[in-house]
Amino acid sequence: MGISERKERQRAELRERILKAAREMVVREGFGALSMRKLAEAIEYAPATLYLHFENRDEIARELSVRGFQQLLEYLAPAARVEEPMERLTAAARAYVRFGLEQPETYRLIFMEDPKLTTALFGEGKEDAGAKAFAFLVQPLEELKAAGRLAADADTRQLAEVFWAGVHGIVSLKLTCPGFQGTEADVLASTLVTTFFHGLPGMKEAQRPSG
Amino acid sequence: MGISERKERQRAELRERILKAAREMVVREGFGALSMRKLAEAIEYAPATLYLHFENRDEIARELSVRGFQQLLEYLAPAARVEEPMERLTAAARAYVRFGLEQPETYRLIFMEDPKLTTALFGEGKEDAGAKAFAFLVQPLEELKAAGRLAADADTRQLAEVFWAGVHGIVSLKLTCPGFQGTEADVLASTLVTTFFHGLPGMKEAQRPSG
DNA sequence: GTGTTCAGTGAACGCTGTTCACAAAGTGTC
DNA sequence: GACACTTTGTGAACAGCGTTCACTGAACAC
Repeated sequence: MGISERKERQRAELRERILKAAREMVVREGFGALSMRKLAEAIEYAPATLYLHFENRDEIARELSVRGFQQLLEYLAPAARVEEPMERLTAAARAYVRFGLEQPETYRLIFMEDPKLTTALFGEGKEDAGAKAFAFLVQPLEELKAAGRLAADADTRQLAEVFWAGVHGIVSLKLTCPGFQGTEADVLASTLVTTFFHGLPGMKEAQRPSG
Repeated sequence: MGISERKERQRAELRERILKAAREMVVREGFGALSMRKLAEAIEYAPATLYLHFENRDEIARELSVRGFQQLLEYLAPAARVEEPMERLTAAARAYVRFGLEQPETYRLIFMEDPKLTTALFGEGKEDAGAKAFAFLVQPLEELKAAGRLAADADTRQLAEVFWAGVHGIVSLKLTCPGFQGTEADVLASTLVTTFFHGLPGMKEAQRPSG
């Protein structure tokens, strides 16, 4: 039965063509500029045909978002090979920021558009890509703890959340108010890493909270 | 000439009615749900009338954004009265996060929607409200530096940017993927403040970078 | 009373996402 | 080869959107 397989293949090919065209539109002009009609025109089909392959515009967005997240993981992958935990965390932060700046519209789509898109990536994804990315942050902290370089009662997950908020903040501020932040993003990332590890420069140990 | 004054007043009143209705719609259903036609219906005028008072939808958004930012400044105001710089920074962070969570759609509009909106608030505003808010972060750091509690060569502006990125990251992640971050926002804010000041708990001074 | 100004409007233009009855082509069965 | 069925694709339509524009009607100045 090669026929049904061929049909399946053709179907998948068209689906890919749609997604490719959609991605190009999003990357070039942003998610807001992604219109079903323009998308249909780009692949030379009638608008209604799109609905044979996707439930609606949201499903296309979701798929683009999932793939964008995979791309983020690819950016992060080299950092995983860094041995020293603090350096690894630093490398991950740099990679994350680089992804955000090099793929701004993709980043917007994933992390700044619709909560439904972002939530879909965490907790319920088939392989839970979100958790996988989050582990990039938690694990180095766990290793630091195991090595006695981080307080034994430190909440690594919570610290990772704060760290993530930091890099996400850097990227999203750069994307949303590009003019304001005078400092370049990678410099900000470096400063974030340094303060996250060591606090403010020149801050005396005696100033630490008593508790 | 009371006539033209009355006309002027009526004009201003209608403008306010429009903005009030617009704000309600945004607060209730988000900026995306703000439609000129529904807005016109809400104030019981024809859609075209809106264009006698605003150039277009964007101008309404800009005005709402400016007012939302004023509201943020009001949230921050009490923190300004805290004397101790570190405590003041902490209070500012808490107030900022509280604003973001209590006025999520307003926060989205100001900081996560259109770059044009956000940029308009910084650098060119008549009173540069953006710079005013940013001073909330820079000044405490300057005071710390003056008191010798922060390295003399520390770039306070850059540190403030990183700090801001941190709180913005906490808020915007909470708004965009509410389910994921397990930790409550105010706890994250506390942790952010602590690490920003003192680094990771249990991190030995000897681990500081050599440079 | 006359001329002018101006807030307000209905209708239209060109978009948008989405649906649905319908056509056409390909496939399986007799 | 003829028929039925499934899949693929479509044109037209619906309801909504932001925005524009010729036009009305009332209030004003003289």
